[in-house]
Amino acid sequence: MALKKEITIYDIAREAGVSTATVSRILANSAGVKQDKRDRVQAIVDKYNFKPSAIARGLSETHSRLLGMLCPDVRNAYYANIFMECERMAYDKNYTLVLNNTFTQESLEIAFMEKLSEQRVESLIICGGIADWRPLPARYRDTVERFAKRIPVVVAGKMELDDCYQIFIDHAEGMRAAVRHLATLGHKRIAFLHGYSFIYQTQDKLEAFRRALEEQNLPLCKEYIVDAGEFNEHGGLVGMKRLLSLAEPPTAVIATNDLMAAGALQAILRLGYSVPEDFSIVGFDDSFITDLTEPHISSVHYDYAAYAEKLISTALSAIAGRPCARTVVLPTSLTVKESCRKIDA
Amino acid sequence: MALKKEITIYDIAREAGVSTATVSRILANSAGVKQDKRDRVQAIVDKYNFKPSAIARGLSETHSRLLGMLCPDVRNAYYANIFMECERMAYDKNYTLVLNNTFTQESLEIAFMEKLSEQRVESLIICGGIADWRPLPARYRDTVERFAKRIPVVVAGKMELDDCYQIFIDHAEGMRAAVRHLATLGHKRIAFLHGYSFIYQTQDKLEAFRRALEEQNLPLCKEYIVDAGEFNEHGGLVGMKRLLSLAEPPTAVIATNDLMAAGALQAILRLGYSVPEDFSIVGFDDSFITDLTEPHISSVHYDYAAYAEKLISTALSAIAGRPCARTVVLPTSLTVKESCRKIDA
DNA sequence: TAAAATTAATTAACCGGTTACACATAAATA
DNA sequence: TATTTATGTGTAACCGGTTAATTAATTTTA
Repeated sequence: MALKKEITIYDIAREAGVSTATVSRILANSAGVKQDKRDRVQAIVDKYNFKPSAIARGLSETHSRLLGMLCPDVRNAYYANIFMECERMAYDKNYTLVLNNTFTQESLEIAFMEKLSEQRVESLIICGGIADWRPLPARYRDTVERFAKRIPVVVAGKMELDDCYQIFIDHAEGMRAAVRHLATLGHKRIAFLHGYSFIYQTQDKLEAFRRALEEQNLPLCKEYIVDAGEFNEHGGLVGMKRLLSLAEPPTAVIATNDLMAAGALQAILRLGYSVPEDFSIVGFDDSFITDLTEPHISSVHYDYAAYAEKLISTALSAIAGRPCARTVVLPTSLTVKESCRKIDA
Repeated sequence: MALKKEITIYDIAREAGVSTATVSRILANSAGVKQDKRDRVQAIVDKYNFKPSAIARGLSETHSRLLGMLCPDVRNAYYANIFMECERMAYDKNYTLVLNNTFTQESLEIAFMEKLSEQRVESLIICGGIADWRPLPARYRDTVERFAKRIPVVVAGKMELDDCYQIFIDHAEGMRAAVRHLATLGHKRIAFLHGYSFIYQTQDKLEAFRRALEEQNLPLCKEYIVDAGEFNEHGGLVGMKRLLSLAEPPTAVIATNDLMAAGALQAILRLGYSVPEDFSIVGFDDSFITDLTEPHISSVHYDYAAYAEKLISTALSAIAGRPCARTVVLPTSLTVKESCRKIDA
């Protein structure tokens, strides 16, 4: 069964004794229609609760008012935040945002792009996934580039392709702030728990971590940089255990996201130590997760609403042919909570 | 600027020297086209990477292959889980799921329904929000009922309206299991931390809590039922503090969701007690949150994939005019983790 | 009051696909 | 070989809106 027979603009026009053009003008609220007809038609529209088909309108106006978004997994608070803000923003601009979860599978990412292309989305917003990988897989790169030639592609992340817009967070700045904060508290042995090293975020943070230690005149200890692989609390737990088993463990640890920070906290607590008394912890993302643990975790904070605003306004500007920045870098701030403490000299 | 001029089926047909009907048949892979033409056309399609417009197809076939979903906020892990599973399932069936975050604002919920109606979604899936309220606001009820007369409305929750399908979780069963588990461990003083009392889930859980205590021959202490208002960790923290200040505090607490359970855990730890040594905790939802705290929290578990499967298959069956159950109740199970402990008699 | 200018409403083409129907051509049967 | 049947392809109508061009109605001006 197809849709139940929907009422159309023809039905309204017939019942009102006017042409479809007139009904269309009334619905679009354009000038040049007499009030009496306006009222008559409106009454019929209300009576049937008629809503003009966006599909027919889309075909006629050759635009869909659809925006596509790709993200690995909305269950991840980071993507949920971005999506939610973007969805709200798109709605305000009378656009609909369609989200697809790709689970960072190249074939799925490409399949979704093709599908969104069929839906005639007017712009594509890519959040993470394969886009974060370095180097970028060739087939993926080609697909995105081909796509970007037809419609504006906005990457919520770093990705320098010719026709793309990139809007990303200044992780280096966040890392610098985290290290500075810990150094100011007197910490000299600071560790960094990171995830996949083949994504640019990890690479940027690592580089920034090294530089920040230099800036603070702190030595770089290779054992304090641990690749926890998994991006979740389990990775954090395992990584932290390794750090704690060192002859001279660090006194503070920076985790590449809040999930890992929570895992690190668990490792510390399980071994009978406490936070912040024995160890200080800083995470990244400042998601609600930081308030679920005891103690709450200090974290590098992003302004998701501002991020979404940039993403959507770039997409809409590009669609409208208005010039807009090819690259936007978003600042971070450090949200200080109970997981850090001054160290006695 | 509208979309860049897209290539159409006419362009393909012209270049291949065939009619659009033939191209359409080839794209749809329907029989009755000679292989040589097939190959010739396909080559041109591939050359331009032509994707037929879903908008034009939708208009012609009078269907959108769109499903609409309403939820309060995807940042909430519960909704993120349902959405993610549904999105994946819909994709498998060649449908696209459009999600709108309503923040449980009646006006927004209604506005989104109207908008989805314009998009000609073939079915609407409502997850929580105003749908959970008891009593149901009249205007909301009317809107949903009107909607349900046109397309299948599937409620992920309890909502008995004439033309709707309702698929909900058996919270009462979950509560019974939680109480039974705690009682078996020897707990006699069990508290229940709940949220908004104007939603059916709270009402169902409360009722089930009372009955379960009876079943276990445990006395019902009014002070052990606390309305924490807010559904988050702060509500849990405040509610638990109140319980801890009682002359005779409970030894176990059931929280209406994991967020509140995490808050309750914080309250306990802050006052210097420990879990599970001094108090046992059980949450609801069994989200990833339960693994972020130390200790991990036992929680009433739902099978989100099964939930999504029911939701989507009901929607698609109803769209297809196939008969399907008006009401489906989903079972729960209890995931036991470290937050509960046997009490010495 | 007639002509000109303005405003209101209609007609019909168009958007880009699908598909019922008509028509040719080829293969099977008489 | 003539006739029937099957197969392949094209024509054109349709889906439900928008809008340019056109015509009709009204108001203004001469």
